[in-house]
Amino acid sequence: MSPASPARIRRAAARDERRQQLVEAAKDVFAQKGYHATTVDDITRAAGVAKGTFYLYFSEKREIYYEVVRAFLQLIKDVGSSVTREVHSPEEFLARAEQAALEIMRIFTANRQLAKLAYRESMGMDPQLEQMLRDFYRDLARVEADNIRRGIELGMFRPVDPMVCAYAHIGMIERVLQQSLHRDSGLPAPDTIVRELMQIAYEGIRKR
Amino acid sequence: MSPASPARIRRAAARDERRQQLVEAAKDVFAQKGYHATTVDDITRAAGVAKGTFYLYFSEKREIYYEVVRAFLQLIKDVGSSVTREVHSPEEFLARAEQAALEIMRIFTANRQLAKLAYRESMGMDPQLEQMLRDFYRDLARVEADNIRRGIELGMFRPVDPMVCAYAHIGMIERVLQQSLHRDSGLPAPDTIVRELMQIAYEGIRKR
Amino acid sequence: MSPASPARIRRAAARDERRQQLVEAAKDVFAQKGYHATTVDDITRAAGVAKGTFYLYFSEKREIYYEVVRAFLQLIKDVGSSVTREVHSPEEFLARAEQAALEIMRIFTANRQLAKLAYRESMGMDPQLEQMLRDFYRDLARVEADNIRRGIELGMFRPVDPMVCAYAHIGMIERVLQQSLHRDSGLPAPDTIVRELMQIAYEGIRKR
Amino acid sequence: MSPASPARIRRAAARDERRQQLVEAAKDVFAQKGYHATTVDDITRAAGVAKGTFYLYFSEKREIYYEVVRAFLQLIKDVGSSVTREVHSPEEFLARAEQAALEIMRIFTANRQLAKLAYRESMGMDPQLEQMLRDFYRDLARVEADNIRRGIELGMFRPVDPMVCAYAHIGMIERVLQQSLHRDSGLPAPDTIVRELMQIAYEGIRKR
DNA sequence: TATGAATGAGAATTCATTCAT
DNA sequence: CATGAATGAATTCTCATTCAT
Repeated sequence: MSPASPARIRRAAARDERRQQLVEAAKDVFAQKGYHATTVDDITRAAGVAKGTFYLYFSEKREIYYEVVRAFLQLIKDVGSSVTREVHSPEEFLARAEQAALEIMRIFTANRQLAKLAYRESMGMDPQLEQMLRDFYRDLARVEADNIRRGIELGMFRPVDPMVCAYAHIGMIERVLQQSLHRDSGLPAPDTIVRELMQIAYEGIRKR
Repeated sequence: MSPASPARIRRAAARDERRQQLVEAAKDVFAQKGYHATTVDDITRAAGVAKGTFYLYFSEKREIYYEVVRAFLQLIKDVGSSVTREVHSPEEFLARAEQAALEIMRIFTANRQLAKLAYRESMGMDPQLEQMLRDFYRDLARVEADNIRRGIELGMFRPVDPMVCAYAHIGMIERVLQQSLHRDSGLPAPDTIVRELMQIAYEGIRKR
Repeated sequence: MSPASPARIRRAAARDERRQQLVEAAKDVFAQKGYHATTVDDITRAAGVAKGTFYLYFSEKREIYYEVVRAFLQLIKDVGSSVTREVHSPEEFLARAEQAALEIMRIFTANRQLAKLAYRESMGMDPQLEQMLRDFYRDLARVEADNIRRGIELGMFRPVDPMVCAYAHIGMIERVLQQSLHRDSGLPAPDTIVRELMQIAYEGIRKR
Repeated sequence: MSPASPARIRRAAARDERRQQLVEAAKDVFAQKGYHATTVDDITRAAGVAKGTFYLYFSEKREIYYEVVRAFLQLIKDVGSSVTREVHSPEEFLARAEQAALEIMRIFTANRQLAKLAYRESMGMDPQLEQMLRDFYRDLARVEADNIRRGIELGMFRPVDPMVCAYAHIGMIERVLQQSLHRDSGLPAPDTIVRELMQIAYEGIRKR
């Protein structure tokens, strides 16, 4: 009955271990096939346990998916926080930021599949849609890159890499828009946002 | 036999109309429930036709989904292109860009649900995951917003809206990373990218 | 109103022609794909008419199938009859019989696919079952061919082609059995049949 | 883990039993309705299990059909083999052969429906086509029986049962032709076959 | 706890047949 | 008569979840 007997503790530890084993397996399978194309059977087979065991640790398929996604997102959040600590000068600030950015890059690169999954569920089994979206972004980026090249020619911007810069511009608009679509986004009015974004985007590459 | 008899033309027109009717219905249903949670039956019921009719116009469920997504993406691409035409001075450039950004904003706002769908398929029927991602972005943005506030205090940055700016920074990194994950992304090496992004991001808000 | 006006006759002729056009098309398609795998659409497409037209000439899919099969069976029956006409001597008899057999062979060879269809519905789309049955017959024939070789060695039989003979034996048993399975087959009792068949089979190849 | 634990053995046994239960049920239903008219639901209902259970034991409908047909064909093949063992004299040979023929007859009689199924898939649910084919064979047999009667009158043949003999003749031609239609049948040229068959057929009933 | 067989609600897709034009 | 769009019943197969052992 004692809620903290040694046996109980040992059992709880074993439980966590088994649970973690399932999460690891799920991570691999979800990353490879996407949420819908992954079956509970896939997960348990990958974990080397019987199908019924799954339901001893998770009440439904979604639950383990959340866990996988949450873990990945946490990884990134942890990095993000690090940049803010103990910063007292502009030099420190930029050093921290660069370090954080590199770290995030590393995490993404080490978790390619998972990153795609968390960021865009993307029906893993469907390369055609993947291609369609990729093409869309590429086309969009080319158009913006042309704009940027024109701006460089006009002497407005410094000589940045036009494609990197184009993707960056697309991404910033995309994310802000996504956010502003939610009810209580807490963001300013659309035209304020647009003006702010324009400045950030084009000041960011302005020639000085 | 005549390939352009009046009857044939009328038929072809009716065909296009019926097809469009299905696409419209699908747009609504997909936007509301997401791809996987939407059944062909949902679509035909929404369109007011029998289930079999669907397969007279599309060979599978995916096909109409592509059509819906593609149409939305095209909307945005069309706007993107407009910014580049007939630009001869910095003033024109910025005017065009602002106009395009406002237009995109308008499209997103008018197609909230659809935008979410095209941009993140993410099981529309699953508010919990939606919430999780939203929270993630908000937390991330808060951290970055704090960084930015610190930068403003340090006199590095001008007084921008920290949250808008934070979301913008997140989005630009996110998109560039996504792109660089693909095999032949055509983008520079990671550390080059990071340096470029840092400059764009923080120059964009630098105090002058 | 006249039931035999010229116009009516012309129309009836046109009707028959169109009907025949459909039967010819169906023959090809059924022969190639089998009954179940063939759709009414396949048939009308092959005939170059619209789908609805089919139902102006046949009330259901089965009807045209019967017509195709019946036509093929009639071909063979016609040959069969010819052998009996005006035979007055053993020489004439055998000559007729040989002629008939050759003719049937020709028909089968010229209608390979159709022959398979009429004789064994054989789900055209399923090569695996085809193979299974073919193997079955071949194995069975090999066993019987061995028996026959043994009989030849024992000096009981003349030197026939063992495999041809084996297939012949299998076929005769098969058909008689099939027939005797029906309610009112009109055939003698099983043991009488067996004795009769044995004599026919083995007398047929007996050495004299 | 142990691949031969008692539990595992018990499970494997239960598995085989359940599988067999499905095969038996399928045998009945296929025999009665034919392959196409039988649904997986029919089979599971007959076996008293849920629909999904079927797919734990067979990957598709065809698979269980093959199993049923194969089992029946094996029955017959086993009989066929028995005739060849330990035969040293003509008397033994004929005794064996007669015994085998009677045994096959017994199997067919005991499995009427199944026999029809294996031998002619022929849409069991379609009595009209069955009738058509039966009539065809009967008509054909009558013609050949007339020929044979004529031959008996001419003093060429001994007084056999003309209908049994006619069916036997039809069957032998039918099977040899069927076989010779396949690409690599291994059978002699058509005219050689015809001559051989004629001899077998008519020598088989020749008066001596 | 662990197992894996069983369940059955669905979902996509096909196609014979009908019917308005 | 001819057309071909529309219909919807029917069927196969999947898989999350349950449960007896």
